[in-house]
Amino acid sequence: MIVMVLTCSISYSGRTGSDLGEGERLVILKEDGCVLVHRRSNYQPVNWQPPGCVFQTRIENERLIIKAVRPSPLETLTMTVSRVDFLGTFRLNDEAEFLLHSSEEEMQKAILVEPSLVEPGLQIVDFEKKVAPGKDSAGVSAIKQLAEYLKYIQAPAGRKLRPIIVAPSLAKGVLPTVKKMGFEFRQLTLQKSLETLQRHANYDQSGLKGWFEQKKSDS
Amino acid sequence: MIVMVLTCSISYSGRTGSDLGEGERLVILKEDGCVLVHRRSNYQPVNWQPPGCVFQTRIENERLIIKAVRPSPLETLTMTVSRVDFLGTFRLNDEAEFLLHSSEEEMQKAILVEPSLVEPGLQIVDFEKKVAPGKDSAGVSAIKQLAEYLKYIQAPAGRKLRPIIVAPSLAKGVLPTVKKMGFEFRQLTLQKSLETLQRHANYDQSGLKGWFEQKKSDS
DNA sequence: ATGTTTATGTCGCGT
DNA sequence: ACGCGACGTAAACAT
Repeated sequence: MIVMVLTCSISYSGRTGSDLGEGERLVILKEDGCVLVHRRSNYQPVNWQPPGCVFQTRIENERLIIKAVRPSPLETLTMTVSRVDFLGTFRLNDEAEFLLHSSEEEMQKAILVEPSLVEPGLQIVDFEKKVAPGKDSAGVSAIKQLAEYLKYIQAPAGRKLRPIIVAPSLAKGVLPTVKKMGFEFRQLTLQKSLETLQRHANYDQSGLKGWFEQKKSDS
Repeated sequence: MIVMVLTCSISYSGRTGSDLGEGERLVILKEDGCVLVHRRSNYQPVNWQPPGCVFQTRIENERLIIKAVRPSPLETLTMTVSRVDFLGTFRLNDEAEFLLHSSEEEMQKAILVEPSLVEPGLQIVDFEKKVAPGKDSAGVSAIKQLAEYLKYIQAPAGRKLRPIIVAPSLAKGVLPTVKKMGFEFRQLTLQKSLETLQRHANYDQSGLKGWFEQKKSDS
């Protein structure tokens, strides 16, 4: 990774185009061929190039020209450098895995601590920890999955199961299938889930099982 | 702006949450209170925080802890630093203006080369190069602007002006105002404009004026 | 390669 | 503060 603080002007041409007059900026070139140009403020880069670029450099009129060309769609980012204030190259050693806490997990936790989110009066008597790789909007796969679960669940004598799909949204055109299968749908957004977990501030991952066990024995 | 290369582990908690084990990363803190954490690859930061954060640092168990707290929505980014490989602070002098070749300009070009985009049969007899700072969806300002233009335009004897606002969209709730002023609205998206310019591949910026002059003399 | 949907989207505007 | 749409959106996934 090459990190530079440059006094430069920048022009971009591709899907659209842009121009930026001379000034000092932080420029980052990465090994996967992406470019980031950051100004003193703003979260977003003022100019950039996605991965897959080819870098070229040359001297022209006593100025360093750095070009990052993206083959498809054809786009060119050109930096005309008049001064290099800092230049560092770093070989970052970083093998760690990035783990994003899935919205699904948050939703499940929220339902566990506040079952009424799904339906007033709902009580949890059992639950499966493992669920399929979750997507935001429930699609056909979610329906299949729920149908699969039902094979292993018996309704108490004289009572009926009411399978409910809970998700932030249903994929387009899936609602008819849901109804055809005799399932119901309840919306539960990630935001709502997080609010709920926030309220139950005493909740924590390791404490969940104990909480649930107690609730189970209570009933 | 503070630029660091750190060996650190990172955890994020807020709208959702994430964890990242120890490794070397490029960390950027900006004066507007935003954070960027970049790994060796990928255009996007692995962790970040939008502008408006408050930074805190402290030592804990012989490790440097850097926290960036965003007040609303409440979010916390925590970096546990075990080694600082590089640290630089830069006061970037950068007053230049960023100019994105406006969609407006593209749209104007497209209309010039293919007036039927606005309405079949439309012919260009004159045009103003300078237009107000363009936004994507036309709002009240666009209406005011058009009204302002009309002050300087005379309808030919016995004929009426039909002022038309052409934009990708109308801001919500503005359509009634447009009608009240007696204006019309035609949608023209940037995509459509670009397609049109693509078709007229022989078009170029310097050639436009000549083309237009010729067309004007033709009529 | 192309289209569709998501995102800790971010950002700017209008209410 | 909230809602809404655009973005050089980027990125992941399905077709």
